[in-house]
Amino acid sequence: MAQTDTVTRILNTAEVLFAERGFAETSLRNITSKAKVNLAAVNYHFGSKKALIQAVFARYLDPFTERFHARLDELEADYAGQPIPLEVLLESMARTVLEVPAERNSLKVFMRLLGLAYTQAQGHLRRYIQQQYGSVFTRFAELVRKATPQLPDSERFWRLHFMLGTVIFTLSGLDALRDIAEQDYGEHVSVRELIRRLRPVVVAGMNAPLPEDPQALAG
Amino acid sequence: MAQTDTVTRILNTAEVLFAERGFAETSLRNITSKAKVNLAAVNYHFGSKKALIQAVFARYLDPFTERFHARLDELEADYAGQPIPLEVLLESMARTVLEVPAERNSLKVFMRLLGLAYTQAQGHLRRYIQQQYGSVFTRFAELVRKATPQLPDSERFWRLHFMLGTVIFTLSGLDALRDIAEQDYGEHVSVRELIRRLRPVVVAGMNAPLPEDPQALAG
DNA sequence: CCACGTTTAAAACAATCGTTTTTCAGCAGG
DNA sequence: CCTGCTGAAAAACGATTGTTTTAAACGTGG
Repeated sequence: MAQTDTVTRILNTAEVLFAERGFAETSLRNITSKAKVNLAAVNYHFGSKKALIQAVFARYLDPFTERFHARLDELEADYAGQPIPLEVLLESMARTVLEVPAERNSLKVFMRLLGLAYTQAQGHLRRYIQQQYGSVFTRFAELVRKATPQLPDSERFWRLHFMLGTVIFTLSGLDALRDIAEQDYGEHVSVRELIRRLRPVVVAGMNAPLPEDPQALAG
Repeated sequence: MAQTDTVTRILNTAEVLFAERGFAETSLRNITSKAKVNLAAVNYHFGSKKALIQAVFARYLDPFTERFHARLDELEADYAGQPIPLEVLLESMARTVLEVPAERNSLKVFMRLLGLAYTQAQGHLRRYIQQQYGSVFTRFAELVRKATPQLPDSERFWRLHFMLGTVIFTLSGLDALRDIAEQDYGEHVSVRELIRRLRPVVVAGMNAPLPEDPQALAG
């Protein structure tokens, strides 16, 4: 079991360091020394740094997509062809996101990783995530489409990404925002409370009136 | 004038590369070779890579804060103590953001840099920006406070950051999103159109009903 | 008990990084 | 003339990066 121990020790350490400083700013020596494993262990077990990064993501995204698919199955069964209300869809997604890292109390890490996946260049990462986990998002988007038939397709597409941006940006920059909030209000917010605050904002954003000046509103 | 030429050539090249790949992933050799200046020129003119990064930001943020302060002055004069409507405030901010980089057609770069400033670790950057340009944001937040008296302070604080997140995340990840959008709809969106789409979403988000379960809604 | 595949340990590799130093060209003023 | 100064060019510096190589330890099956 010493081998598994090494692998998971690397993963546990790597995800924290990646989340704290980003990928390029975290060296393999940083990871291996803090994880108390040999430097070569990363290349031995994962093949390369890129592969390690993807493995870190897979450890979150694999269970996430599995559970999310399962939950969507349940919902589709419950509503039997009827459109699932938007609030229910969003709530389900939020709950799944909260569940996955709950065991290791690493929601912050998970969110930060998601944010990095979007913003940090690392072209290989976005490609990997999209082709590995794109299907569950496509399925979710289709359900959202049925839940918001009044929205033009393109408008819904963009609003979905707006809302994704709100959540990921907020939760991935959570530490920075928390610092500012504590400094301004002396108030310490929990992640769950933040999500409670996010929900009405997201729902209202999705249901906002269509933009004026429809001239530029193409296809 | 060869020296000024060198300095601005460095800045022009650096901002593009930074925006494309991030700070750590962009080497001085990348910048100087593409800018066709000597490697040592960066350290000579700016002192260090950190200072170059800050200079890149200053070239956008200095004119931005100046214009934004001026515009807020106008608004405060116009409304003579009356609260300025939220839509007007947001519109002013958007217009100022659009104005600044318009000359060099580099809005995308500007937005991407803002996104990096938030997400990329680079502790020195956030500190620099906060202490250099924090005042204009504080002023803006205070005007928003007067425009939305129905919101508890903490709720408004968070919603303001939610909305900031939406905009920065969307516009900074613009290229990636555009790729997806074109692939899904074959439709090419302009930045101005995106902002037109963002506006009702942001306004609706700010004016969303308060979250339920006020038990955890502290201070 | 020995041979074999697996994992770890230690060292070295080549490449790249930011920075510094050195050298030189161009030009101004005494 | 040459002295002093400014900025650019070229080269070198030390440090750190990801990766590879070589050896040693470990445990298992024949």
